[in-house]
Amino acid sequence: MSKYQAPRGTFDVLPEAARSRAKVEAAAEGIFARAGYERIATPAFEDTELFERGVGKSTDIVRKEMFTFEDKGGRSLTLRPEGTAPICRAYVEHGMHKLAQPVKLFYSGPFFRHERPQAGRYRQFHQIGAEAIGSDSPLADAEAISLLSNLLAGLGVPGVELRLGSLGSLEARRSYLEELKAHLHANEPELSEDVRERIDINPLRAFDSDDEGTRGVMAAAPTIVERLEGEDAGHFEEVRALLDAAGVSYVIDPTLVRGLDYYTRTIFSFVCEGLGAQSEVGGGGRYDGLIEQLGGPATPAIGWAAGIERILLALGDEAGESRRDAFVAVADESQRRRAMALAGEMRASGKTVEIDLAGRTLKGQLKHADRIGARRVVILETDETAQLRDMATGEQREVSPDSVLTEIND
RNA sequence: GCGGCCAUAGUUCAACGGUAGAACUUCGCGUUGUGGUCGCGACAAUGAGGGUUCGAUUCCCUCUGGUCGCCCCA
Repeated sequence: MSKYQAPRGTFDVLPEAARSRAKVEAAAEGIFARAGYERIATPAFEDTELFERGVGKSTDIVRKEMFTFEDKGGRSLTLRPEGTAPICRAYVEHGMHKLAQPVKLFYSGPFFRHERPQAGRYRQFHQIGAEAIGSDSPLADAEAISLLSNLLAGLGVPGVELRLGSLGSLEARRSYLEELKAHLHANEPELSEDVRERIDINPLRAFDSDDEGTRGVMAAAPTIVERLEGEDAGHFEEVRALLDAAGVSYVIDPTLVRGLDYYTRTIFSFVCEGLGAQSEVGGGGRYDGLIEQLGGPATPAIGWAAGIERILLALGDEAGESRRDAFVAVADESQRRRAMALAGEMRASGKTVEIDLAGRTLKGQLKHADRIGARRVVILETDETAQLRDMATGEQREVSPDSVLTEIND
């Protein structure tokens, strides 16, 4: 055990894992590009207050999971625990409401939450996310959800289920929660202890309880979806119809819980079986009040984030082979300089090429070439002769050093 | 933040309280210029700190980290 280790809840991404990660990111970038989403990057840390106001002071994230520190000027800063509030900050700060609406943005990068690590949960984790800011149309909801659905399907993430719900407007949500709390308080004696303790903190959680008494109480409890009315109900209806039309399957989950305060109306969660306790691979929702909350004009928006580590976990270990088109070996030390020059030319023509950097014997060079997965090896013998060896078949023939470049391109 | 389980070479695993072993990997050798297979050799470990004991990888405590669950979320 070495003296220094990656800090608790963090990890190194070694080359093999980096290849799998790159695939996920490339798939996402393709999907975003084709849907007209553009990349945005925001700082790794922000004013602490941004998250307190944006995510909500009563949320677990703000109450106990933020990496907060003071800089030398006495400012309170926090490593970003999520991506939506910073992007809304940027939207307001740069007057992006003057651009053609909605502004469609995506991001990919590290986020930080001080939690107890476990499978699929880290203190520094990575999310890919999308935000469509400036449209209140159900079409924006359906498009955003479709993108994530397509991403997970395209990557082949198995056993994914989309859960869909709606919280209504902020007012509707508030009055519903009061009604639910009243119902729970009225039936307190039948509730399990942990549910009872959380009535005022997170009453929606009671719907997930497997306690028999609690289940009885919840069977008679009102659901928010039932309480939707007017435009909220119409919006939800339309989102559902659009998803149906797009062939995106989902289940309505009236008990869907989101731990961030800014969500309104549509919320959704993609869960994946067999991921253990952290089964959500991606999720999000509409946040029609956040921009205004942060000092901008009243602006509706919707977005989501997906956890890269959870996606990779769900995909399992698919060891991507690392390959090289060729390896340039030397049979004689006098050929080293020519090997270097030849490798340079081959790289310039688009090939993946390596040379020996360790002063190995020819035998050692062949062995190394095999290990790194080189398809072919060029062996420079003299200024006039060279061999071209196919590593898979073992076939080898003499070629002129000047023709190697064309030979290798066949 | 709370509870359970765990910690030995780079990796995966052994070792009754009594000499820490193996496999894979890496490097080298099997003659003079040719990889994979095979044979031989070398490097390499008890997470940290205390305690009990003649003696601790083994038992106890603290810390660090991992893992599973709770909570929460991506």
